[in-house]
Amino acid sequence: MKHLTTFRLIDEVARLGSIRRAAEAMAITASAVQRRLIAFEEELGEPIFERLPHGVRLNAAGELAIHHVRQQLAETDRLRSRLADLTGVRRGHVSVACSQALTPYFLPEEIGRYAAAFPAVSFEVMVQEHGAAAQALEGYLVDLALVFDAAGPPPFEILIAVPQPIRAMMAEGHPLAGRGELRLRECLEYPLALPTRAFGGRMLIERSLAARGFQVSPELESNSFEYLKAHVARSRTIAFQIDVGAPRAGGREGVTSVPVATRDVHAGSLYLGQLKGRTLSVAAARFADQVTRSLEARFGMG
Amino acid sequence: MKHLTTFRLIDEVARLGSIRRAAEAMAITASAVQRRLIAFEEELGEPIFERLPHGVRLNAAGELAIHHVRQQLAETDRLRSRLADLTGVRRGHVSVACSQALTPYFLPEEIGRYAAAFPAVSFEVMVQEHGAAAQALEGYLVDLALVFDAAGPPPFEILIAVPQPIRAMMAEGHPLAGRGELRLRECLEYPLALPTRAFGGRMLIERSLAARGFQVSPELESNSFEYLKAHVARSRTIAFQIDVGAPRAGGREGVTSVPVATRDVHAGSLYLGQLKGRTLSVAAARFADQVTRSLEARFGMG
DNA sequence: GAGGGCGTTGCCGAAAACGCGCCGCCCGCC
DNA sequence: GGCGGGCGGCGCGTTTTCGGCAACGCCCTC
Repeated sequence: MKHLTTFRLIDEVARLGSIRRAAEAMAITASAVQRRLIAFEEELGEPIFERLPHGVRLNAAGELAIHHVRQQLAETDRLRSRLADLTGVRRGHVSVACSQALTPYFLPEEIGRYAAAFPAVSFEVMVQEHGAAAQALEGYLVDLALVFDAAGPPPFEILIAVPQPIRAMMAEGHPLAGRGELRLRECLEYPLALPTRAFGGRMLIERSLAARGFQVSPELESNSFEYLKAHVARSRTIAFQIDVGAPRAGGREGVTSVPVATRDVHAGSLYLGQLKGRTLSVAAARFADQVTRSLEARFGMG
Repeated sequence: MKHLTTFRLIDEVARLGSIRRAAEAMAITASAVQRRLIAFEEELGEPIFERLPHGVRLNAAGELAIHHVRQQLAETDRLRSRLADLTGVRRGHVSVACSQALTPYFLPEEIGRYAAAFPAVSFEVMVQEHGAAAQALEGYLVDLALVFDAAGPPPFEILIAVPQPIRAMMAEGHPLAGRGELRLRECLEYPLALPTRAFGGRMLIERSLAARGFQVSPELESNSFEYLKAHVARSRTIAFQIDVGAPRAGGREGVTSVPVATRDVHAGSLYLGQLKGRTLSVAAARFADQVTRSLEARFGMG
């Protein structure tokens, strides 16, 4: 799309905060970028970047302009997607921001199924906490966000929200493995491995424990669920994870999980959403449909 | 906006159905248009026009593309408008499709007030019946539609709908002039001047008369309310008009009006609307706000 | 069968875009 | 406190793109 090169440049400049770095990223010289920028600003009648000693930054007009620019770029992708849909082959690109819990099982499963049906669609998965995910939606960096949030509904347009019960993770040979349900107090008889406080799941556990007068002193803290899982596999430790991200018996990791009684830990919710008011490309919209159906089938009634 | 010339060309070609005519309209040669068109089609990967012996016509892909093109053009206007709003001077352009009844009093009054407050805003008023007005919205030809429709809500996003009682128009010296309210049967004692059947008001009158067993035999039919008014001023004829378009005593036209009993003629509605899902420019949105408030104040409680 | 309107194409001059090199500026590091 | 590096801005020569002109082939109409 030739006529959008200026827009791509502006997007890149705004993102990197530097004309020269944007020029490098787009494989042209800085002077070319500079000139296109000035030409565009003159067309608009006022500058959209303020020049600083160490780069450039959007001004008030620029904030309006960058939104316009990204919207037009996204709209163009959407047109291409719809045209491809018209010719039969579903083509396109879907980018998703998601919480860490989605990465081991749910999202690869969903994307795998979709990609099998539509091989020409490419995917992009960015793991982010829910605040950053919302920002990524705003900046047209991603089409969809699929995040867990214990506090409440996130600030974007929610396509579906499903409850997420908590499961306790333990090694396959653990004394608690194989139980139908666990009380929270039973878990406390073993050392705990918890995510850092930045995660929604940690808050759920802490609040539930505090409500019963227990104090949390985890043996291990980590910002990686992958690492928590590996630790659990090699020790007597108990960790917690929401349903969609918890391993099941028979996996290769040597870790299994048991649901925690819902009366002990209140369930948070998993949210699938998009930028408010945005019309997604065909590929992204259909993928969102598929995910919605899956979540509905698995967590819909409870 | 340099980078949108191709889009403006495509819009023009789609509208005129001819490359050469579009070229003439944009004051360049046909070959230039032709080349830009082909370049764009190659970027998309497939043609958007089918070539006919007597011109061109959009194909299926073109229908998608033209919507995209017009949307981007409209979005650009919107950005400009918002930028102008940022700098203090409200600038911009507002185009309105409206029914004939709005032209003598209501719309000039509203536009006059708005233009006095924001002199940098230009206006465009296109008189069209409600079907054509809806099409004009679809084609991004107008920002707003303000139409009377007796049959039901028109197929666009309605910003406000207010009822429109019917008034009988007569010369200033007419025996019925100055009455507080008229029964429909009283009007039938004088010759009638009615709009043609294409108008919503005509349907209201005919249905009401037919319900009472009367037959309509107008002395005069016209598709111009301006002409009906002029005729009424020079004869004993009675004409009908919705409230917002009816003259009042003391005007220069020598015509006044009296409300017809609402139990005799059912009121139609006046609809202000825009294209569904479209975000208007600041200028258009504020003008719509003003019109909404005016209609609310005048017809809101009835 | 001739004429006119249509989309299309080759050619050439004009205009725009680009790369290169350089300037002046400011911050931070040595 | 000097100095190097990164930044935005700018003038010049080259390259690429774009537009106008004219001509072609097609199809419909008179």
